[in-house]
Amino acid sequence: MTSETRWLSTEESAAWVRLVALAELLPGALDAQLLRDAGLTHFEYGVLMALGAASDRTMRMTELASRTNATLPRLSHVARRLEERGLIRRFPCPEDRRATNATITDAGLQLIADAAPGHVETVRSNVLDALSPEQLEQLYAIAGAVLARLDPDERLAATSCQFSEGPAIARAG
Amino acid sequence: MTSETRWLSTEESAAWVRLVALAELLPGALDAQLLRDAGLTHFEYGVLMALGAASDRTMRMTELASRTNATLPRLSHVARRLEERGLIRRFPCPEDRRATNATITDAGLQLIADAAPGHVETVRSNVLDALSPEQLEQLYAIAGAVLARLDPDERLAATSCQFSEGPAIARAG
DNA sequence: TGTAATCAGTTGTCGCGTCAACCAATGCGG
DNA sequence: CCGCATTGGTTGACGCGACAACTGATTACA
Repeated sequence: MTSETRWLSTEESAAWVRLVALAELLPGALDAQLLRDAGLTHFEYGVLMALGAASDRTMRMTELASRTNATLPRLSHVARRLEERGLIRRFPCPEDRRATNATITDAGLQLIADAAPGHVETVRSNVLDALSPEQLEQLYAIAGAVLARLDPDERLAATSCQFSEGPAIARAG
Repeated sequence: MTSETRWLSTEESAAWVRLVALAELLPGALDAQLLRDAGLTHFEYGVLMALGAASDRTMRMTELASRTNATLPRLSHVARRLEERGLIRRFPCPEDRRATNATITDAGLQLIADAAPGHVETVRSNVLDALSPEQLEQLYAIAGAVLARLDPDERLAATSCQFSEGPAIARAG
């Protein structure tokens, strides 16, 4: 029954502590920069980016929630705020009248186009610039391995396009 | 002025997306298990562990906040709740009457002693077991490099002892 | 010694995310 | 075609963390 807990070795503990610290500090750092420079949460930014990358700038709420790794209530609240700010619009889906479609507005596109450079710079200066090319590859593998445990359904594996290499989003204007 | 943003390469973007996903999912997974099995947040667990590892089971609030990487207001709120639950006690520090000392109670010790095995198991099954020894070492280096950027003051570098290899906490009873 | 600046900690307010409850539409078995 | 489960989404209440304002003690400095 009580299968003698295997406590962490010194190496395991050291790596774990650092990972936890990283996981705790990173979101705050991302939010801080985006809030300061664009008035957006990192999550809101991700939502807008996902919509901006969608084929017709439109996505169903459920799909969007899945892509951004959010619960539906959370997305619903965020969507309401974004809509109030004129960054997205919501309207009932014609095909399935239960569903709601969300579309990013021109103002929304403009906002993320303006915000993207600063955000990328933050990502570089806080994370990527600290890593060698080998480490980048290792990070990819390690995070992948952990995510396979943490998120077996790979809901967010779909979360590509986050803000890839180019301004995939048309430079509004 | 507008120094042409260097967008992320495909490799960079892929690694980054995974890291962000990891940072977003990990805290929730830790909280979920601990809340379910011990009624504790991962942060509360960390606070209790830090106190349990302190020389006389006692620590000043500021020191504790630093060790757990929390703001003082946050710790104050959490300490109030923990005290209400009888897991810690607070009393003014004799030497510096501005300061407050927090001590973990026997009930608190008992709780983390009971909770630790399940938590370690979660850490193993969700993270450590997914990694090879080489990857563990790589993770240590990578997280260290990023933390140096993210947390230059290394406030949480002190956060050792998180729940290292043994029941450093005396098996209450 | 007296006054200003700083430190340690608490408290209140606000915003966000979770959870549970709810409504509406769809699909499915009879 | 009718009931019933399921899906899609919204809403409201609650809890936690951030921030700002505040109290009280200590130090610095004149």
